[in-house]
Amino acid sequence: MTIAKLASEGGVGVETVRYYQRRGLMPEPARPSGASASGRVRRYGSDDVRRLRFIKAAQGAGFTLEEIGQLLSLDATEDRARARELARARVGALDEKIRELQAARDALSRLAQVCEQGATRLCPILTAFEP
Amino acid sequence: MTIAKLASEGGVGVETVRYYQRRGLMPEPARPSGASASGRVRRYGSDDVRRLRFIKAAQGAGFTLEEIGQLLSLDATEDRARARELARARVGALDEKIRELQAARDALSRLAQVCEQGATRLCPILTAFEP
DNA sequence: ATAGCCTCCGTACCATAGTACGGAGTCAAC
DNA sequence: GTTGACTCCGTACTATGGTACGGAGGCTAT
Repeated sequence: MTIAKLASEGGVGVETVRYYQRRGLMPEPARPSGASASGRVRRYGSDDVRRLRFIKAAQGAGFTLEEIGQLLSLDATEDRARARELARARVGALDEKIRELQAARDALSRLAQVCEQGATRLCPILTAFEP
Repeated sequence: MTIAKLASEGGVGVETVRYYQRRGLMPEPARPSGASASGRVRRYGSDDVRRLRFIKAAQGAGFTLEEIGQLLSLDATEDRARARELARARVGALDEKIRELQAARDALSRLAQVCEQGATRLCPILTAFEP
């Protein structure tokens, strides 16, 4: 497949794939130079789709592109200890973030209730997150 | 108190407070112009600390500064319906985000386990987030 | 064989959320 | 009554993660 298909399979834009290539997160396969069957534009395969999807998922998990680059390198080098370390650190950060979001969610949910028409006179946004 | 105290009470830097002032999120009280007791620099009070802390907490809840600006305006105008709407929308977004993070957390936790020394030969980072 | 897409490449530009800098004025304490 | 810290202000710069543009070349369906 060519870059447009790869991008759409990964749920991103072509320019984003190219950006990831510049960042070293996605490979830039050599352009077939001779008169080969595949023509002269770069071709991508299912491994590339997998890699691209990984990047998206890892972003969703809160990894930065920098960290994702490390993870992708680790996947190649099999430095299990380092991989574990990164994963564990992120699990800790995620636990904390999840707790924070849960607290915020509950606070907002309470706020929405309090702001219900007919409830108390006020809708105290500013104090919504106070303990 | 002056801006440095306000900033430290809010857990941010002086420049950040000034940035919020430029964005209209924090007030810029008038500088006392005459020879008043409070001198000629801006003074802040506990309401300002409250406001600053709200901004931080709302950011933690995933609101952008733009949205936080809206919330702060709403707090003044008492448009309860709009406030409810924003809060509800964010609760929905938070629920979704929390689910996503939870799934990522579990995936990473599994990965860390699999990457334990002595476990399987591989430490399949790239497939960690696959279903 | 030509129109109408797509690819490739470099470079520029964008939004978000700050952070830094430098000079002028202010303030408190010694 | 001066020193040293703090304030004010405008402007510039940073990092992150893209997004857009324009021209040259490649591909394909008619």
